[in-house]
Amino acid sequence: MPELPEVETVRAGLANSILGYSVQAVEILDARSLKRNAGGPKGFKKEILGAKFQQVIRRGKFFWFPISKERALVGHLGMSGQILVRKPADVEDKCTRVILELSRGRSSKQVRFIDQRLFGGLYFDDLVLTSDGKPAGFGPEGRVEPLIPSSASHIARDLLDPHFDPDAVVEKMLTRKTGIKNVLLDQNLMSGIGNIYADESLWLAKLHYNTPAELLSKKKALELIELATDVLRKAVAQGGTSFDEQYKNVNGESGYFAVSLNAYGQTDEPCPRCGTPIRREAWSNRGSHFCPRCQKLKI
DNA sequence: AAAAGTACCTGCGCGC
DNA sequence: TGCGCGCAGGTACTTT
Repeated sequence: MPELPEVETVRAGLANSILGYSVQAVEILDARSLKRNAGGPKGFKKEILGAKFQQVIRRGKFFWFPISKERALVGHLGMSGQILVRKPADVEDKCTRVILELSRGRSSKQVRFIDQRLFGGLYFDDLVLTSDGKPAGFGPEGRVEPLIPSSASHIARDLLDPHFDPDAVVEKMLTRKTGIKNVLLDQNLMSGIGNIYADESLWLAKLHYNTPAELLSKKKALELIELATDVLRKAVAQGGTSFDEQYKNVNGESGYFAVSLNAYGQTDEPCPRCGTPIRREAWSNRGSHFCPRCQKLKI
């Protein structure tokens, strides 16, 4: 479920369903999903037993549960991760890697970490002070402390963060010589955007993905940030983008933003603005989708 | 600092 | 039906 809207959908789902629950048992079906845990699977088991979930916070595509003042359980979905909240008796889900058995009073639930490609994972990490001393991320269920997992401390604030500073980010964008899409995807500059929402934002801004960032005017760069923010916000409202069996919310339901996509995954479909067929070009080991007429490369 | 390339993985759908 | 190929919402690490 990987970009900000999909991760936020998961975060909100977890906030709704498992706060107040504690971990009674853990089943590790594939230890590779815990490879970022410094103490290995054994240490993970030890640390998670008895842990109580009281808040879930997200920055960009990272989310975490503070477990104490110093430690958090961190999750990242990578390219194909999912979190499903199930009842213990529910049928098993394909590609399940880790199962947490939870209880609160008499109520029992399972958190299933599912991940086809194993690029995601769960792990414990130390909480460190945010570099700006402001709340670490998004978690509206409680006061968010200025404490962030050390492994995510290099991740910039995302576009939906109340402390995101568009002017400061634009300033940095305009010093970059690389293509604008690389800049949108740079999680150290602004976080939350991935391949879908980068292509969608560039389509909205009528920019070619390889336009050198430094050639944009300040006004155009700011407009791009605003369009990207808008697209993320709308996608969150729709529960994210789902194309297939992956990318569901914690109840296993699809999001509805796919119907609003203008460029991503629309190869050979008419551009909703001008009717020219959308083109897909190989780019950076993946693809870029754009309208060859609306999004010309002007250097 | 920044940019570019590579590594990490599995499984699905497609054409033959 | 089976096989090989291309494809996939990401990040971290290395090298220049």
